[in-house]
Amino acid sequence: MDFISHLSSNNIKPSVQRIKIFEYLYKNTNHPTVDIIYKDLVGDIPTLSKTTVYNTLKLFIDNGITSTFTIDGNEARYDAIMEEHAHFKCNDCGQLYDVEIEALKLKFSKLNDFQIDNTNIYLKGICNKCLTK
Amino acid sequence: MDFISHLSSNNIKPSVQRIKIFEYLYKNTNHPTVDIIYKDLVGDIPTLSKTTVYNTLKLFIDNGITSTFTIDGNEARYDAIMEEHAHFKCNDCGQLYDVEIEALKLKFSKLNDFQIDNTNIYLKGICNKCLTK
DNA sequence: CACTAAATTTGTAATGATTACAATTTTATA
DNA sequence: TATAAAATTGTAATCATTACAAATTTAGTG
Repeated sequence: MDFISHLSSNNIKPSVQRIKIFEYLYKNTNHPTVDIIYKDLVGDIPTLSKTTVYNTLKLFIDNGITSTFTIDGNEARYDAIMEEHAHFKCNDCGQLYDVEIEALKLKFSKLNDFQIDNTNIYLKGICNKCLTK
Repeated sequence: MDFISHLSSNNIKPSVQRIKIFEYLYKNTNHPTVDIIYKDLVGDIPTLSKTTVYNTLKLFIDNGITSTFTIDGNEARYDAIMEEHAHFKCNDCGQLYDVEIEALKLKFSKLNDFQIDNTNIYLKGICNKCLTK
């Protein structure tokens, strides 16, 4: 994955901050929060500001290379994997898992004449690790 | 629907505030926020405090007679309809719609050994009213 | 290479939802 | 009625996010 040309081809001028933040998000698929991203990158980019992380993520979202979601009303989480997938949160250990959706074409009644642009699914329960411990 | 006995049978002592708040939530299926609930009820209960609305909704959730969800990281929304359903938000007019899930048993890969307690689905797009105007 | 304008980054202050907490009021019980 | 427990309330604190203006960097031009 060439991050610079990925940004460029999505109309984002590749500054150091933008490259590092996108690279971080792409490699850390555990859906980090702004705070986690900031704390992990400020060692690399000592002048980094949290506002820049916010601005940059908003730019990524507006240009379609990042998505964001919220679980249980907590801080926003970010995701550079744009393929449709669901999220599972373990109520015991708190871990987030990515989940492929098999029944990709869900059917919703009364929505025949609605235009669905975005499907967002998250599940909660107990993960296999916590079940067997 | 007898709200008092519904509360009682779910181990919630039916105070005036609790009855009114639950009744409001049950009758207003548009998933109001704390602020909306508070502003609509403070005329009825002049001493009502917003903290009480928060406390009461938390109590309802802990006792399983209300659910809460968040869309786009905004304020929490509340729902007294506990049957499983999805939510649709129109990106144009902002209206929230309840949606029945036809394919109720979704299949998720890699989750055979996970225990799913809760399924949360919301869709975004354009509603039929906005499409035809 | 300097100069200027535009874009980007940054820090601080403001906002807004939610929670903590202690005081007050109400309810239940003896 | 007196007392304890529960519920409600108001205020202050917290925390994520946004607004905004200053500072820095980048790009383009002579």
